[in-house]
Order: sequence, then C-alpha cells, then structure tokens
Amino acid sequence: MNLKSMQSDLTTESFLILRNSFFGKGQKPRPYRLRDKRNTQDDPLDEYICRLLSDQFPADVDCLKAPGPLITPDLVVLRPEVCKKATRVNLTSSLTHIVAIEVKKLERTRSGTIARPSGMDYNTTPPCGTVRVYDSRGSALDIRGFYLFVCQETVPRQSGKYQLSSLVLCDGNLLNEDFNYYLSIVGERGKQIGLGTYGNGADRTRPMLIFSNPLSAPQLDQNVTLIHSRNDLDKEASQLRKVGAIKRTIQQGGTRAFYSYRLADDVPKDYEQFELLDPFRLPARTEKTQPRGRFRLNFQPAD
DNA sequence: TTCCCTCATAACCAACGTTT
DNA sequence: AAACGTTGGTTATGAGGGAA
Repeated sequence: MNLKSMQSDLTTESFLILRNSFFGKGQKPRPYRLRDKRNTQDDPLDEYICRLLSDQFPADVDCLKAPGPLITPDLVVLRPEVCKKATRVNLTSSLTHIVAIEVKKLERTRSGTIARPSGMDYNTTPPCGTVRVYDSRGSALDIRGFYLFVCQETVPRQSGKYQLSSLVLCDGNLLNEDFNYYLSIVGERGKQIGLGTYGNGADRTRPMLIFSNPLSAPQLDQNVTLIHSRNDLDKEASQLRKVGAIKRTIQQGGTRAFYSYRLADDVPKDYEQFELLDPFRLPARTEKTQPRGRFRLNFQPAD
C-alpha cells in the first residue's frame, strides 16, 4: 500500500477510471456490451461499473455493489483496512476512506437533449451529500454520497452495444445537503390507514422525489466531468484540469460553491472556465396536481 | 419453517399544457 | 397543427418482516 493511494481522493480516482474506461482519446465513447436486463430492479450498468472500478482500483480499494435490489446506495467504494482503524466521525467526511455512489442513467430525447432537464426522478430516496449505510453490527454509518449521471445510448447498427455520451460524477451536496431531510424520507415514515367507506383502504404516502438533473446544464452535457467541493483537486491529481465553478443559492440564504474538473487531455488549450450560478433548470411549479386520464364520452346528459 | 404481505426500485411512457 | 416541456402514473420483482 503506497502513500499515494493512502491519501488519494476516492472520487477523483473513480472518476479517472470511469473516464478512461468509457471514453478514449478525444473523449470518443468506447462501446461496451451489457448483459440483459432481467427485470425492472435489475441494473446491468451498475454491475458493469462496479466491475470496472473493482478491476482497476489498486488492491487496497474495494468497490461493493448493493447486495440486492431495494438497497441504496448502488455502490460503495472504500479502503477497508483504513476504514477499520477510523472513527465513525472520520468516516462521515473522509473521501479518502469511503464514499457511496448512486448511479443515475438518462436517455437522450429525439431532438438530442438530455431527458427530464427540469428535474429527474429520485423515487423514494432524495439525493444527499451524506447517505446512511450500516456496519457489520448493523449500526448506522453515515458516509459521503456522490452521484454518477450518465447518458447511455445504443451504438447505431450494433445491437446489444452501448456507449455513453455524457458523464458527471458529482458531490451529492450539489443536489442537496440536508441530511435530516434525507433521513426523514429514507427512515421510518407514516402511512394513512382506515381509509374509505369501509375503512379498509390505505395510502402508502410514498414519496416520489424530483431533484435537479445536472446533465441539463449545456456546459455538462456531451462532456465527462467531476464536480467536487474542493477547488484544488487539479493540484493533487495532475491528470485533472479545472474547467469551471458552479454556485447554488441556498433557500435560507447564502451560496454553496462546487468546482468542475475534466481530464486535462479533454480540455482544449484555449478553454475558458465557466462560472455558473444556479444552472439547473427549475420549472414553474404549483402545489396543485394536474388531473390525468379523463374518460370523455361522446354525449352529454339532457339537463 | 413456511407462507404471505408490504414496500421500494428504475426510469420510462404518455397525457396534458404551452409555445412556436 | 406541430413541437416541446412538464409531470403523473406505471411496471414486475424479491427482500424482509410478521404471521401461521
């Protein structure tokens, strides 16, 4: 175990592995094959990504896939020997020790833009920069969470082959940093029971969450980008070049800043860094829902 | 131990509304 | 009228817990 690997940021290392696995020179997508998706809970891409990371990380780093469906996060990357000696508090913040990765796959619309630009489904797990996993005794262990957004497309005229056209690995805090909110959804909730005339109805009151889709930013689409809270990652990893900053306005006031990096080889010489404030699209929302699926008849009653 | 029920998952489909 | 954007709704499945 050399000193460099002891100290390196696992998200930087993961990003570099993914960049070089899914793309070649000049960011040209490398086609890959996936096994069949056997059901809706099955994710061959997650497995493939886990395999790539496991194979290419040095021996002191593990990449673990969620051991079954319905388990979140999708992947955990860690240095097990270092983690065993670390304190709980340390593990909650140290990206050299352990990090969770949630994979989000998106399609491209026929017009060539990323699907769901104004916000994508996170289903019943809100995004968060801190996520909860459990140690071998079953005790909660809160660790940093990152999100891998990819646009996967089929390779034209090559059935069964895929390629990525966009990739973003970002700090979950870019999407949300309210861990108490995360716990309120992921932990025990309530449901409504005793509903309806006969009292035998129930309402799961199950959340269906929508949060930002980073690939909706044109600066990030059709690119391969790491988004991190540190502004000096290019000093630590010489393969990285900083390409811009993203600031988000906090509801209660203030802003958070994140920094974007790409493989230095992917950045044109005359590239000018972007400086974005609240770049993710937000539709004008109302609290009212839209009625859907009305069955309309072709007559109207006499009165 | 076996059976049965509940729940969360992934991300798309398509209805509806708005703009061109 | 067509294109685009938004958003409510949907699917089958298997882990896990409680009941039998």
